[in-house]
Amino acid sequence: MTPEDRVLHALADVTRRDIVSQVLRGEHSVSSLARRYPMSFAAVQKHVAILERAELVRKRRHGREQLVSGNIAAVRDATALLMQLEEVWRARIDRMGEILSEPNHRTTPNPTKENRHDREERPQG
Amino acid sequence: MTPEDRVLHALADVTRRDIVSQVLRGEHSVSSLARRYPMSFAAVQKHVAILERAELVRKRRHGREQLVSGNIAAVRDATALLMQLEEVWRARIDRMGEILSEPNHRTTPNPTKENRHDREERPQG
DNA sequence: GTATCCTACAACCTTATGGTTGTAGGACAG
DNA sequence: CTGTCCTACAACCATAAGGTTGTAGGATAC
Repeated sequence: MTPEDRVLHALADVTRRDIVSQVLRGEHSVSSLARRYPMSFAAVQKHVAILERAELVRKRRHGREQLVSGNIAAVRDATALLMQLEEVWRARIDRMGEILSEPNHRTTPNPTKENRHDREERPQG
Repeated sequence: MTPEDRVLHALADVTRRDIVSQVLRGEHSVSSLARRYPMSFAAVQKHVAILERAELVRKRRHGREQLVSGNIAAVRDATALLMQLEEVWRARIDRMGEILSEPNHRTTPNPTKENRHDREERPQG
């Protein structure tokens, strides 16, 4: 599991996204977080641990309680990952635009026996 | 599992993100995708199925093969979810700015016995 | 028709998730 | 010291993830 996998997996749970949302607003102790959700303290503790492994949150001791805060940088990293995918798509659309603006572009690519199977873009070729 | 959970979970795997990246560039058959990865055809098929459930990709019959294409809208939805978290954080920073620009702001909030435990923002209060 | 390719799906295994309860220790109040 | 609160962690359970192999069917090539 790559660090990117960890971040996206951590965010792929509605409770954990809510926890992140809360601690991005300000620090919360683990027990005050636990009170918000209809599950046991231990369950919330596990969710926080998963968020911590993904570096989406950090914990800080304060007396007998552990204060959880959000790490906006990790959220941004995750967003950047997804925007990278959008960029891939945009680049393809741009390429399509270039082809259409070529003076000798053909909408029907004159199929022959050789390229009849070239409809799908060949991987690692 | 909410639809949002499904999308982020689907993207929380490096192989699946790569598949999405490939099919956003253009259609690929399942077997041509399978050839790209060091795993069985069935494994890749499962990954595609998970992406399909999350509506990140679509399949289209073409003769004996199944062509997979990417759904950029679903990617954007996922990005929007994460940007929502960034917005939560930004709003908090803005609030901090407002407080600092108040004419009678105090950096030391005059602690008393009553608010000594109000350090953490109270949930559902 | 036969062989081949692409796909679908079932069965199986191992490991991780997401929840539970219970136990135990550190920090604070009285 | 005692009781209470917050936390950590172990044990357990059900189910899902992520991989494998094997079987079977539809579409195409010959």
